[in-house]
Amino acid sequence: MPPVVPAIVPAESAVSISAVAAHAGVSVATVSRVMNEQSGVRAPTRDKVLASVAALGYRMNHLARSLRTAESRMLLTMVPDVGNPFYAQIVRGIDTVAREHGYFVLLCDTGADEGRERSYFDLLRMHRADGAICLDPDTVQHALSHESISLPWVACCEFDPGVAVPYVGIDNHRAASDAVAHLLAQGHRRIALINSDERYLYARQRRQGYLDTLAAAGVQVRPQWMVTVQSLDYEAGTQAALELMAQADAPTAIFAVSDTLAIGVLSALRQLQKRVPQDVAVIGFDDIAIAAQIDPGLTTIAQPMRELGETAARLLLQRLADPAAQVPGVLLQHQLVLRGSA
Amino acid sequence: MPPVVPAIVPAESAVSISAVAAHAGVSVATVSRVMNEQSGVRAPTRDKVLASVAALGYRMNHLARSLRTAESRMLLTMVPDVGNPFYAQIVRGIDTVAREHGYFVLLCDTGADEGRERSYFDLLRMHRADGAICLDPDTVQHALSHESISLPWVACCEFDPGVAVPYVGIDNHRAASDAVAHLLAQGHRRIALINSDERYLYARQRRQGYLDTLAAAGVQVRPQWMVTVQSLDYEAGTQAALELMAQADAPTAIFAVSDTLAIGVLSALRQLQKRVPQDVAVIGFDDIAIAAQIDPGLTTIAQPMRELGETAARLLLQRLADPAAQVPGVLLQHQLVLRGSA
DNA sequence: GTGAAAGCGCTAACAT
DNA sequence: ATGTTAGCGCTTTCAC
Repeated sequence: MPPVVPAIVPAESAVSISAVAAHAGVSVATVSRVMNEQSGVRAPTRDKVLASVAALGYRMNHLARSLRTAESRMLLTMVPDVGNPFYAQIVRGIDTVAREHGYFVLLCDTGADEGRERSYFDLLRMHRADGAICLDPDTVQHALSHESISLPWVACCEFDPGVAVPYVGIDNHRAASDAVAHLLAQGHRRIALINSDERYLYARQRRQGYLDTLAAAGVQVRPQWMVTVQSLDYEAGTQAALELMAQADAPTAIFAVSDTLAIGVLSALRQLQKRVPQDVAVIGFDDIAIAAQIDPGLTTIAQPMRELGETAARLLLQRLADPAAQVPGVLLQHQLVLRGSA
Repeated sequence: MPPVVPAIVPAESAVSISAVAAHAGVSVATVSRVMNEQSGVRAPTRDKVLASVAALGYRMNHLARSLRTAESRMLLTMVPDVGNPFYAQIVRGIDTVAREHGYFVLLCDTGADEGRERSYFDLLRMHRADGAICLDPDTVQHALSHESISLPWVACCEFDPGVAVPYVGIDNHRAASDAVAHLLAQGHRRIALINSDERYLYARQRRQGYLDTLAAAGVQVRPQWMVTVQSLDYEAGTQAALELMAQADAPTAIFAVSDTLAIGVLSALRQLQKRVPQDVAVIGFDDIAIAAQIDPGLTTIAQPMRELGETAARLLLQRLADPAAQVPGVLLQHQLVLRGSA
């Protein structure tokens, strides 16, 4: 296959609104009215304009419009990791609603980095985006909220209830509790937790749910059974499980706060020749698509990912439409889904 | 947790360049020069300006700058499915390079739909993005190329060699050939192909590689061993494998053109109580992260996903920097990675 | 119902 | 070295 040698044609000099006006023999104001489907233009005039638009292949320059109207019809979405299937699904939910309302989504992978997040937030201040949805750790949200409380943004999954920003998420404490309760019901007493970076609210809440549920059952928790990882990669889960199982007093059940982590755990257990769930049970969190595919199937807490994204987008749109409206925080339902692993 | 009632503060009336100029006692031109780090401003003057910028909390309105300079510093990325781990990795590669060069990435999920793709392409015409990277089926690229050949875009993974657009991809024919050759070397003669939508160039090329390699080995190919699926979901792979194995003369090896499909196949085989690779071998394509986690590990053809994305971004940037430059098509290396499944 | 004209915030000649 | 000014393409009063 020969390398392509692109024939670069100078870009068709963009035709502007005034060119259309001249061609149609009307004023730019009239063209503008037609383009914006405003009333007060007689049908014959409109037709003339439309004909010229077609003839010239006119495309409006939205940059100019944005400058004038001070709206860009872009929605910023900041996620810690686009590669994570969990976030990917949420993004799709956001995208669906945004498109329905004539908005484009500007997706930014922040790596949960505050500096990057701050630079993206500038897009809002610079009017390059009308609003933002933030999925980053609530700690970084908190750091930012001070200076950006007046900017139109909403929080998704992560949020600081003490900050006056609309949010959507789930009840992580209860979800974790459900997971642990299930393990308890199966007779497990030595239950480990693989938690992620506690800059995340969800991590802190799930840990608390784990702790409280164990305490309520009168089960002693061992600090060495709680391990924290810095990434949600499969490998991080594998590593954590290896550490856990290397202990003299190894757990018989592992609750990982993410399916990706849990899958890594399964991999470690296999490596260790442990049977799941007989030797050790494992339960994940999120219910990403792969959870149902592996063997054994992953028991997990399902989050309504698409709906989380859709709701976030709707909340933001609502806030944009009426800045004075009181848009509430909303908690969606989670669900324990039983498969083979626990 | 009580619902949040956001206190909506009116957005800080954006301070403009003229406000800064007034505050610093200089002209807007000078402020502009300082903001753009142009030479020809004395240090004391610069400092005065910078002080005012800080005092007023000035942020440049890039919309206005874009209107003036006719560049938005946004790169459009059109992918068929952001949720697919394969594309997600490529997007990260694009994002990395874009950010390095001061560009933001506008990510668009087209669902491989021509209409949606066309509407996104309009972003280019409207100067809301400076350039685009398209990962959609070459058939939809082809449909669009007629009218958009002069727009600054590049193709990634999918491309039409007959169209004068820079591209990056891999040699799909050879990659598929490598996969089939490996199966042949293992002694398999009844090798099935699960292929995806043939609107995709890669699908057609991989099928051809499969066909040619089998033919060269003197192995008869059976039409009923070639199945085409319309999605890359795990379920699609499962379904296809079930059909394949239901045949009287079932294959002993399955080559799926995507890891997600292959994982679905594994799931079907398990359901059918077939051992992998003893009863039937399976080989995938892409080498997404999960491929190494499952049991048995998935043998697959690795694509350099990050690098594919990075290269695409660089190609585009290159084209943007010098529209007259001849930017070549480039083919990256694939690699057969052996794990347990074949 | 339609047009003229004033900007939106910025950059880039062109002056000084 | 710094200032003046004319737009970029559009929307939007305000006239007519």
